[in-house]
Amino acid sequence: MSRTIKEDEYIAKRNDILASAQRLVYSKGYGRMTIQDILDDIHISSGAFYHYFDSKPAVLEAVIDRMAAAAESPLHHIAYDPHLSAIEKLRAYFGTVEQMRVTHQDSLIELLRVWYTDDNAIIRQKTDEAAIERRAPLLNAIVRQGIQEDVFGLADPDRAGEVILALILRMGNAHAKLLLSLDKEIDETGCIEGIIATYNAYMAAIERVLGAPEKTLSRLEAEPVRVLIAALRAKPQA
Amino acid sequence: MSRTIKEDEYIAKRNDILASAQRLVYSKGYGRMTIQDILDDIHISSGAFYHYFDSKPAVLEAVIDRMAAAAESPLHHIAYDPHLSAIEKLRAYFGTVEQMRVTHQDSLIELLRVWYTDDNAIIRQKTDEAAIERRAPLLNAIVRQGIQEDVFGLADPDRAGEVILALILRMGNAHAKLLLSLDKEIDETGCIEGIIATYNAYMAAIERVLGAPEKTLSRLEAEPVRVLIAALRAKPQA
DNA sequence: AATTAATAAACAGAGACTCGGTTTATTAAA
DNA sequence: TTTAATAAACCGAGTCTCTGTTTATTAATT
Repeated sequence: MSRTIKEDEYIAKRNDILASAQRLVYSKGYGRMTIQDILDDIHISSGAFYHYFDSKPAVLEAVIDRMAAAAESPLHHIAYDPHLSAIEKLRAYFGTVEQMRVTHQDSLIELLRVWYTDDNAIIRQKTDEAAIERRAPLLNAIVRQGIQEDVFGLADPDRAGEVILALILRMGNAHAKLLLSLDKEIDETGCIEGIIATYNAYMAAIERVLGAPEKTLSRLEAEPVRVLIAALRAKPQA
Repeated sequence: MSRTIKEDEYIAKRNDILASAQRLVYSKGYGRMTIQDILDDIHISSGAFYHYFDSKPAVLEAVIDRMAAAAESPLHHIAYDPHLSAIEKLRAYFGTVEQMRVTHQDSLIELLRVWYTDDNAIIRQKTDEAAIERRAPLLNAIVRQGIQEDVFGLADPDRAGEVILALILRMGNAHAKLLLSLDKEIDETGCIEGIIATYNAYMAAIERVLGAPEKTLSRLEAEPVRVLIAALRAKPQA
């Protein structure tokens, strides 16, 4: 019949576009990224681009999906690991989320600067929404297990995931803002204390929401944070 | 100096622009609102516009301020009313926030439809951020009072406002999404139950975060919500 | 009259998207 | 085995919409 190009090639090329778009989102943010940037990056024509995607927002959706999917499986594994207790799962869950952040070790500050740009707001919003939609069920499962194990106690486990994620996501925002404040103010001590206090307050809040014993979740100590911050401060100047 | 036009006139005109922008944000969202829309609305030239504002984002900032300021004073009054107990203040606070929503009674659904548009994301983000920044201190004050009155108990009252607002704002989002789901699905019962369960879950979460006795905050009953929804559903078709 | 705020209107530039046309691969008839 | 038919994939110049600038004009105050 026709060219059909094995379907694989289609998907591969589409993926190239997506990968490029994602790189650009990280390097300059969604708003400042132009279609032309993508075209230049992977050397295709605008016609080719619009063959694969209807519009810029359509790429956005696909990029969000891509990001969400990437984060999905490790968390999924934890939630449904039959060998872990609910508390272990919860700790592992938070640990993994933290891990993801540190993965972008070197360029973290640079990344945050771009990510929290005004014209990147849609992406922030959408990734948050995707996180809630996709991760809340996993957390709900953990919470239900915790109730059965008698370590959590709360009336409506079906809303727990959403509530917890609301807290986690906001904490992420708060931390990002604090880290970015390092750019201007030189109050490093204040910043570190802010990060620690924020983290501990949110963890305490989550414990209470779950009806879990105090200190079920780990708290942050001053020293490791100081070290981390020092490492971060070293990079941006380079 | 010269045609300083009494300074008042300057402020008045600037205000006209702002008011127009705000109307447009409510009617079509920030992204779809063009400068030309404003010009047409209040019959000025683009030169005039750029005499008062440097850019479209500059109007955005000003509009956000305007909105935040409007919400400020009633909440401020509650927080510093010397005749109210902490619990009374908290209830009054939440009541007022609810009130504000219902103020847009008639056009609520229409408003939500616009408000939760993709290209209105920046405004949602900024209003949320402004809410946290401006209202957290008020809530912190209430929380401190509650600790002194021995009805609340928590380690870090300075973060309580932020945490509570994280929950409130996310609840608002959840409710908005449920209300908008009325457009497509006909599952009115499910929607109503969702709204109630969500509200009650978030209220319970806030109580626990505060270390307040259970049921300190009001719960939602099915009947009043049913009535409200019915009223809302009547309008959009009109 | 001189100065300067305020306005108007034409203009420039960026960027998303369109559209007619071309290439390339695949199939199938001759 | 060639050749014709078909449709996907691709190209890129051009359009359109909007933001923001510039230049010119008006009018008020001193």
